[in-house]
Amino acid sequence: MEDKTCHGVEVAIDAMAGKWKPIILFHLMENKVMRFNELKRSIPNITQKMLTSQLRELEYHHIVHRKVYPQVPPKVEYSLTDYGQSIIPILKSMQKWGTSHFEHLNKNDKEQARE
Amino acid sequence: MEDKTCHGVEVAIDAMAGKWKPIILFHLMENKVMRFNELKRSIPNITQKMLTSQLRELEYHHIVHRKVYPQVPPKVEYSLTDYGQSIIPILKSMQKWGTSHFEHLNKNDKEQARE
DNA sequence: TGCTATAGTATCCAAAATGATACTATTGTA
DNA sequence: TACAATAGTATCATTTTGGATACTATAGCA
Repeated sequence: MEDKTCHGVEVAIDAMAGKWKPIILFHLMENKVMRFNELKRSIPNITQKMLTSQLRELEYHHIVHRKVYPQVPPKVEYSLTDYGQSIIPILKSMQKWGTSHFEHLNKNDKEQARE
Repeated sequence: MEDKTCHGVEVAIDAMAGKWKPIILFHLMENKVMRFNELKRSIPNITQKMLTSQLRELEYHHIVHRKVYPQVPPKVEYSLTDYGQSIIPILKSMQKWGTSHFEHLNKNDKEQARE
């Protein structure tokens, strides 16, 4: 009872680990619905391959929905599923902490420089 | 204004990404103070090298405090710093979401099997 | 004397994640 | 006719992570 298991944390890591997934999810959270290239343009350094593969994995986890319009040139829209919205608290806490951590690191660097 | 930047998320990923860091942090959150080998025993598959290196990185980010007792055999205690406590909301939201996501995946697997 | 325990390092290797680049099909437009 | 735009794949190369293993020092104990 004393040491709660970290199993949940491991599952979460498994579903959203990687350099890109939280970023992709953040954009979908902010913009609701985005086309493939729109996502690509909002994430400057991502390659097509990475964007595709990360979206596929998120789809597999039912976090992201993929809607294909049968037209040419292709149109594919991505969005968080209803279920996927449940991941928003993680994204928000990461965003909040990360922003303040950035300031923390900066402050510390400046203090070091002064010595 | 419309598209909030994901910079915070990137910083957070940078500080706590990896297979082990969130797990280590979770244990420190639960147990407050842990010796090196105590941590190692609570994380079954981690190697000494990974535990050491991940702790060092967390120390670098001022999230984890390392207290060395000058004695032999060595005694080193790890704990979250006051500052490091600020990361707890991320850990808790990951733990919560991960736990329910695990059930979600299970439920879905069973439904697939029934078809 | 030889063994255990602790908290590490050092070195080498394997595997996983990511990146670069070229390629696809089809429609509309200049 | 040639080119742009879309949402991809396929292939290969590189980088990053992580793992296995052997090694260290020293006190206390049998």
